[in-house]
Amino acid sequence: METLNKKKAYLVEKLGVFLERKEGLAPIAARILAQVILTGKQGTTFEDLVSTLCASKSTISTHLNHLYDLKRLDYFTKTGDRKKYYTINVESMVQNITDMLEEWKSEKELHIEMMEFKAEMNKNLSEENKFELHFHESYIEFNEEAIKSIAKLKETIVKS
Amino acid sequence: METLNKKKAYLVEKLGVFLERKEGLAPIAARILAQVILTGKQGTTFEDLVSTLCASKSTISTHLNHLYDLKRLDYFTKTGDRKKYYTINVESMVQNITDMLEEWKSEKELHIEMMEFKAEMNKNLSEENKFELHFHESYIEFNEEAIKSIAKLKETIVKS
DNA sequence: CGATTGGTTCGGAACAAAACGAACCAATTG
DNA sequence: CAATTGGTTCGTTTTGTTCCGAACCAATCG
Repeated sequence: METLNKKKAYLVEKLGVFLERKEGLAPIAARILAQVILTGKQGTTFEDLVSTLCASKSTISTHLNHLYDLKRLDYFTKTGDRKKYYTINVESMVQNITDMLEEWKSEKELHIEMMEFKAEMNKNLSEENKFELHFHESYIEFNEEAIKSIAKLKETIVKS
Repeated sequence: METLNKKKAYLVEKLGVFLERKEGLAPIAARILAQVILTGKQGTTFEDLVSTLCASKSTISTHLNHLYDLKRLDYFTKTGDRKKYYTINVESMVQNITDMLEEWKSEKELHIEMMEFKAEMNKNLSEENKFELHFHESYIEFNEEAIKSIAKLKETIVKS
């Protein structure tokens, strides 16, 4: 029991750092999301967050509402209980994967544009100054594979 | 000619924004790197950067040295010319791909750890509160594919 | 030697972000 | 109605980032 709580705190921190980077969230916002993810269907309350994250009520309130506005969170209530029980919004997980897909696609487009530019430049460059285009080709190929994998992931998630 | 310069400026900006996000670089640092990438083997000088990026000498100096310290940049000189001609460090491109590989691997580890934690929690949770583990499974699978693709990319790059 | 070129260094200014505290409010409880 | 619970709002503080200007320096040039 106590061990599981330690493990949870450790994972909230680890996932928190990860989300901070990957989703560009503020430290406390990332930890709120992490805690909600690792609490699951039971839901997490405002109070829980204030006490386990050791942050002020105002900070929790602001970030919690912000995450809700971003549709990252959902909540339910219990009759005769004023608290809100926050959970992750399942829709947002699909949205997230869709966003990843878009990012990879635009990265691919960027590489294509750069390659075209370099090819154009190469026409006016002396042999020893010409741009190497192999890298872009390989990267674009990799990119296509990544896009395929994400598309597949998305389908799997949507189905279940 | 003029069209190509326009195109270059446009790409420096576009790649700059991308690098800012993806590599966590300061705006000017990202644009320095972008310009170096899009200039290629001829190399870019301190002066070039000051004038095309419209930034102060101090800013360019600081970021340029920082990027060099990070081994993102290399330079060469021409005899009888005090200027340094900066180019991208080819090693750093491989390093970059290696870093991506490591990131995906640690993301996979994080999912495994979370899944283990959730499975452990599930033992003490009532049926309606149990964690869903399918998502992690699918994600880990996706992750493995991504890791394979990057490993392949790395090999292709290293060989050439 | 004085001027120019190619930078470096340091001390802020300007701005942006993250979190906080205190005062407040609305709903419920005793 | 007074106190408690569950939260919101707003102004402020703290912290960090990014860039700049001015003064400086070392090497080369005329």
